Amino acid sequence: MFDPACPSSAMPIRIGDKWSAQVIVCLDEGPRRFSELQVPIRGVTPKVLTQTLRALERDGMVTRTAYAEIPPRVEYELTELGRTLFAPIAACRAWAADNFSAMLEAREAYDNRD
Amino acid sequence: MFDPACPSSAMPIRIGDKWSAQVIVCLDEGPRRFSELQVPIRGVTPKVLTQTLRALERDGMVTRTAYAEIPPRVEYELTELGRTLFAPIAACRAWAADNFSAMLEAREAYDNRD
DNA sequence: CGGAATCCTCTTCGATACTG
DNA sequence: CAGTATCGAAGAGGATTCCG
Repeated sequence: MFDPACPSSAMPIRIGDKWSAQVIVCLDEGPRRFSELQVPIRGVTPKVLTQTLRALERDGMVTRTAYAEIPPRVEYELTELGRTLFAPIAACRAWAADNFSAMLEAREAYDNRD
Repeated sequence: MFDPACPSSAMPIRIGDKWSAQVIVCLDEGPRRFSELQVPIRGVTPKVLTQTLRALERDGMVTRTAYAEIPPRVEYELTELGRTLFAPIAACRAWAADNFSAMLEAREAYDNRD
């Protein structure tokens, strides 16, 4: 789902920490379990995914629902507030589509100057 | 111009590094000198302001023009590419106006839960 | 005036292993 | 399955001092 090779680290705009935006996009299609998030968000360790989810929960962006079953099951879901982040995310994606390559070219020109 | 007491560090959306957005907003009204940027952007040290400006210059967001005078004078100006950042910045400001306080309330409720 | 140099702290992120 | 515990690396950001 997310290409680890994409130069997203160069993006000048960030939503929350490194993984928050990916979590939010993943949760847009409905509630997801912990392990269902780990798959598309490649490269995230359980510890960091937990950190990210806790921070999002603290800010009221997601809800966490634990089911007392064996095996345990936990679902994360976007809240109304979490969905409000989609407008700025969309604006940032539009910016990236229009200007990201120009920025990378400017950067390369700068680095290759003498 | 920018209140250091404002909880901007809690903002889930960031443009570039900690100070880039403020620099861009300051430069919107026209070219500014190094020391003219240091005043409104309270709390930034020369080193970090230099870092920020270099990074923005590298990415083609600002131009740096040094005048060989005594005393020296350096002016920074937004490029066309730098101005494109205004759309996402505006979207983020709109988000903050609408939802920032709700996020802070959710956070406080989370922290005060038993 | 507009930085550069140095040193330092704090946070973020990750690897690995283990558990209720 | 859904985490937690521990350790460690790395980078951002800051304080202070010095320079052309």
